[in-house]
Amino acid sequence: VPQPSLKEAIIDAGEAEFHDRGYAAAGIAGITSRASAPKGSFYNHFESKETLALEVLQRYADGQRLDILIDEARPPLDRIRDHFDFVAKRLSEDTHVRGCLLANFAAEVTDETQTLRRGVNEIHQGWVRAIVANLEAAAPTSARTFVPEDVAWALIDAYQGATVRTRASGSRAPIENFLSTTLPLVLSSIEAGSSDS
Amino acid sequence: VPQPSLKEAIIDAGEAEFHDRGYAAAGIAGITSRASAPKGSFYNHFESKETLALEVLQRYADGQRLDILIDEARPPLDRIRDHFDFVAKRLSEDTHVRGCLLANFAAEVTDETQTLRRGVNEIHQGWVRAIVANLEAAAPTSARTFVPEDVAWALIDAYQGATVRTRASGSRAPIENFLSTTLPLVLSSIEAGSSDS
Amino acid sequence: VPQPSLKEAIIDAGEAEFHDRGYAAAGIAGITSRASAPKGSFYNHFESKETLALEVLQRYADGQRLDILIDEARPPLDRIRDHFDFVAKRLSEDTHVRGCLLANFAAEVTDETQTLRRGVNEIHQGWVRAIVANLEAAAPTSARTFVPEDVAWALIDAYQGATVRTRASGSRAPIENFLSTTLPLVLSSIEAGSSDS
Amino acid sequence: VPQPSLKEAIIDAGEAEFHDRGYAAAGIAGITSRASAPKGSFYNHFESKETLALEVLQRYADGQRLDILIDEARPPLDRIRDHFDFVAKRLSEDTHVRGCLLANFAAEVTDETQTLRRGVNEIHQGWVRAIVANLEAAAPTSARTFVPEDVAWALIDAYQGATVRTRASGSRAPIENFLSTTLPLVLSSIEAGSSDS
DNA sequence: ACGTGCGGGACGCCCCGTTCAT
DNA sequence: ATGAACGGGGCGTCCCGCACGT
Repeated sequence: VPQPSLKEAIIDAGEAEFHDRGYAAAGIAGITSRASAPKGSFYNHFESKETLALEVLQRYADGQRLDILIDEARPPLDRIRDHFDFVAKRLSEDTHVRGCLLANFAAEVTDETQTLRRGVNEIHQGWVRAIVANLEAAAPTSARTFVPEDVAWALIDAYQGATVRTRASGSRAPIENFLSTTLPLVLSSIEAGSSDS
Repeated sequence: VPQPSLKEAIIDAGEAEFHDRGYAAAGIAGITSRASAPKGSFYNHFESKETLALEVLQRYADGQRLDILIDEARPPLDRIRDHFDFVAKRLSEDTHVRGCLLANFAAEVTDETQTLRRGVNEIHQGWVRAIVANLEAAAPTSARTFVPEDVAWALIDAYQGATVRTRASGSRAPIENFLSTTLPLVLSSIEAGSSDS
Repeated sequence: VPQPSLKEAIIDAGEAEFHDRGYAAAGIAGITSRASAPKGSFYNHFESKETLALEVLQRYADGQRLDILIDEARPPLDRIRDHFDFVAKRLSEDTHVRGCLLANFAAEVTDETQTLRRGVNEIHQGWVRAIVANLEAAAPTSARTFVPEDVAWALIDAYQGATVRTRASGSRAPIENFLSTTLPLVLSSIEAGSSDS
Repeated sequence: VPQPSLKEAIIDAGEAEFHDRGYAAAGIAGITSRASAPKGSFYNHFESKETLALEVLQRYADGQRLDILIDEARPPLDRIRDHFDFVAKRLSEDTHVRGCLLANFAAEVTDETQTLRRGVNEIHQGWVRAIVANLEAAAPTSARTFVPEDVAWALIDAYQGATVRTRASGSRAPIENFLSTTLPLVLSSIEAGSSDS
């Protein structure tokens, strides 16, 4: 058989369907059918639709190259730039015309699916913490006028808005606006502050 | 009965349910029940769930005080600041714990509901155009290094990311990060460029 | 106003919708809309969908020229021939591509709509009685081997089968098969029997 | 439970409900309830109400003993007589007080349900072709004045009219009128023509 | 008396996420 | 591992009644 396991195929299909239709609109039947798996097989591998979404989300986050953010060989702010370069490149592939899966989930998922909600939050937190670490490293000695966590969130906010706009089909490639407009502005202000010492 | 008409009550309930649960997860039954209306009455007033969503969205956009953006009594960039002050204040009310309805829809709605998709896009476009007008007015004579539409989108992107994060329950009030971090940075860079003449 | 009354317009629309879609599949909304009448006006003129159907059916039957069957100026069997010639011509008009409304109702309507059921039966009975009278007149003195009512039913059966097949889109114009095959056979056998005296 | 499978039970119930109420008036809920099946199980076995109707119709046609029409041990016209004897006997059972299911569908179904419409047409065509073959065999050498296909349609028309009348509750058992009046007349005229050689 | 819009609830077909028997 | 049982719910539409307006 070409597929080593149905589980992997279902996760692939789940990511695709969640991305294409959103969490609520995607259905177990559509996912298993896209995975060429029998519908009944779903619950051999996942407790529920929610747990599938969590696995999909985790794997998606694992592909975001958070490792770039802890690559000690480069200056802290460059790590941030390189990281967002990577995720922007990923988003501009034609397999990702629906924006960032994580941003879409953050906007759609509610407390009615508590476990999933918590999963989304945790992944967000992991991301912001990695960025915060670099921001703190970028201005270690100076009297800083910025709060690293605030800036980290500001970056992620701008990035998420851009990817939300990708799904909303704004007039220009939105992720490029983020890369050419918001990201440089924010980071250059950090550099300015950091050299104020 | 205190309600002047069931239609208004259904729109109110629709906004609430869409906000609370998202577009796909909200149901006609829940909406009409929240409006104390019989389910069958829904289609006396709306052709479909999609058209209700469009009316809800339009009314929501009408409440965003776009008029502030064209108030000639104030300097252009101040109009932008005041406008976002207003929408941020609105978001921080406890009736809006779910983030910005427009941002949520932009992230959730797909092309499977074409009419709704187009409606979301149009409202986005109207918003960006209003901001663009002010950005152009802010730097009329100088050699500008910024593209007004890009900057407008950058602001909306950052705002949307912040409101998406509102639904995602980040640790701090996210809209305040936007107001205190991203918005001043972007606008002050415009001011700096504008005085370069 | 161009319409003398909405009632007449609704009956017209009802006949068209019942013919196009069948009794159960046709809806009040579709009928009133086709009549350019507001939905609420329906019940000013008709007690129910069933009573509309009865009025439609009655008017349809009134257009079948039963008077030909009692035209004393012609021989009895000629009356039958002429009558069926007329209804066949009516059916072959392009406004009647759906077969005979009466035959369609006879096949679709059940006892769940008792009043309508009875109306269909009565119209059928009126028709067969008119034909029976002519068959009895065609062989008044001879020892008849045929039961006039049976033969009348046989004619109507064949005619109905033909019109049912019209809706079923048989390969050839079915009503012509009836006129050229079944009708002559049955009538000529009556004539033969009648001359046995 | 005595039922070997719910699918078979649903087909049985579907035939009964379609027969009792007609295609449009019969509902999925009524069918599954009659089959003692949960409503949601329906779509495990059938894509839609239309496809159930097609299966029901096919099974109904398979029970019409078309094999009698190709039984080479008997003279061609006798095959026709025997075949109609069989279907008439079937119709006179008290489980078939609603007339012939195929005839009812032929009258009720419209192009709005295209697939079903086509299925009805195909079954009709199969039937008429089987009869045509016998009519052609009945007069192999003589100069025929009849078109076999026309006569086949005339027979089926008359039969359908009779069964339509069964649902319409005519005064006498209508199928017997067909057997004692139309069928002998038509066939004997064939026999007469065949001996004209 | 008729036009008119909406209240009203039941029901249409279809599909959901999940569990169970084989 | 699979196909089917299972019940609840999705959106849309049904036929009908009512209250108000003319």
